[in-house]
Formats: sequence, C-alpha cells, structure tokens
Amino acid sequence: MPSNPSKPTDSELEILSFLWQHGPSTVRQVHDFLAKTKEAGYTTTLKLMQIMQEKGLLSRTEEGRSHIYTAQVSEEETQQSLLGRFVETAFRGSAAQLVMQALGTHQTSAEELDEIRQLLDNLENNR
Amino acid sequence: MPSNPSKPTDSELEILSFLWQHGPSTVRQVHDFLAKTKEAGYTTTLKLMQIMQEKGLLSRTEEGRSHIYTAQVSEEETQQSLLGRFVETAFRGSAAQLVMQALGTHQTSAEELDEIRQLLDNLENNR
DNA sequence: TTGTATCTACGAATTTTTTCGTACACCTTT
DNA sequence: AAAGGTGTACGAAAAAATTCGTAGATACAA
Repeated sequence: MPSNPSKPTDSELEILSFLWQHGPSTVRQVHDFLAKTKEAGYTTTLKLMQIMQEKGLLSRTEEGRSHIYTAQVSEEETQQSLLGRFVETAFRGSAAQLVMQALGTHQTSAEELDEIRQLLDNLENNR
Repeated sequence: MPSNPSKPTDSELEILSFLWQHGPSTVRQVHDFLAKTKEAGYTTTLKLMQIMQEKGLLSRTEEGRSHIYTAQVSEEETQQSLLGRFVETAFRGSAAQLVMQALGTHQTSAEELDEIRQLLDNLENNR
C-alpha cells in the first residue's frame, strides 16, 4: 500500500474511475468513453495515461499491439484520501457538516438511508 | 446569487475559509494565518487575493493604507457546489457512498450523530 | 529629514496540468 | 506493394495556478 496515495488530478480521476468500473482497459476504451462527455484528442488521453503510469498510478502490460492499463491504487484508498483532504479544506474538518449537506441535497434511496442509519447505530454503540 | 459559483482552487479555498471564519480581513491577517501551515511569501497571498477580487470571489474596501477583503461567495453555496462536483468525480455520483465513508473514518460527536439521525428521519418522512 | 516598516501594484518567472502534432511501427485490405 | 487504419513515443505548446521580485506610496519613529 503506497504510503502516499498521491492526489490524482481531476483528469486522472476520470481515468481511474473508468478503470475501477470496467477493469483493465486499453487507451482506446478509456478514450472512447471519456470522449462522450469531454472534448479531447486521443493522444491527450494516451499521454495522460502514460504519465499516470510513470507516477505509479497505473501499470500496464503489452497485449499484441496495444497496452492494457490497470489501476494501481484502489478506489477505497483513493476516495479515503481525497475525502480527508476535502473535509479539511472545504468543510474545515467537520465530517458531520459534510454529511448533512450531502444528505440534504443529493438523492438517496430508502435502502441507503437505512444503511446509514445502521452505521450510526454501530458508531454510537462502540463509543 | 451568482449562477456560476466558479470553482475556487485549493489556494483560493484556504483564503475563503479564513474569511468565512474571521469575517472581513486584511491581506496581512490572512497571510499571517496561512503562513503558520504553509510556506509562502506575503506578496503571493496578496496577489492571490487581488486575482480573487478580479474574479468576483472577494470584494474590498480601502481602510486607511490597507484594504479590507470580504468573501463574496457564501460558505454554504461554495460547499454545495464543490460537494456536487466531488460526489460526481470521486464517488461516481453516490452521495450515500460518500456519507458512509465519511462517517466511518472521521471523528463525529454523539450530538452530531443525533443531528444526522434526525435528518434521516425527516428525509424518510417526506418521501 | 532620514531611515525603517508596511502597504499596494504589477510584471514576470515557475510549476503544474492539459493538450496536441508528428514520427514511426505494424496490421489488414486492396 | 501501396494505402489506410490503429497503435505507441515523445517533444513541445498552451493553459492554469502559484510564486516572487521590485517599485513606489505612506506612515511613523529616531
């Protein structure tokens, strides 16, 4: 586990996000997906992924003519790290404040709310 | 209310955060505070705040020789905007997922937990 | 009045992130 | 074999964010 889950940039996060969802992929696959919502050339995505590989965020193996990239940082680990930073900078360290706002304005299903409630119970019991 | 709560950068957020907490302040006050945790020259902070003023993030009034800066975007509004973006990019749009992680790993007092529980109740009732 | 401190203004250098053009290799089809 | 499509490599431009040096104004103390 890397001691420093170096903060990915927004662009890098988009790529990681795709890889977390779809597993090891080629640049083409990643790019075609990103291109749906984003204006960017193929070589831009390629370069980005190459750089991420140099940084250790991705690894790759050759597969015929192309390369297959794999995320080298886990989704949870990265979320955790980003979340910590975010709570700190945007919510002055108050996780509760963030939770309140998130619940207040974002769609959440009844099941999810129950899950959260259960988590709250656990937290209070283990106090 | 600005229709575009233009995303502040991390540095800008640090400054906004201070102003939200302490109210209208001079560059000196902001800088002295930031300097405790950050390595940066006075003119760097000054320039940053001048740019933020040009962008409309801050306003200022002259007060003798120095200027007093005031945040022109509210804390809630900004948090909301950043949160939305963050949920999207880091948590694939799942606010519940973010909430779970936040509660799981960040310190939260019993009072805060109760507050959250109450919010949950409200949400379920108004469904 | 001569320094010293403290302010703003502002151009510009630096650093980081993002983007892309071009070269070249390899396959497949004509 | 030539042409067209699809890859990677890589330098470098462009854009964005951050940093700082220097100049000039003003107050205040020695």
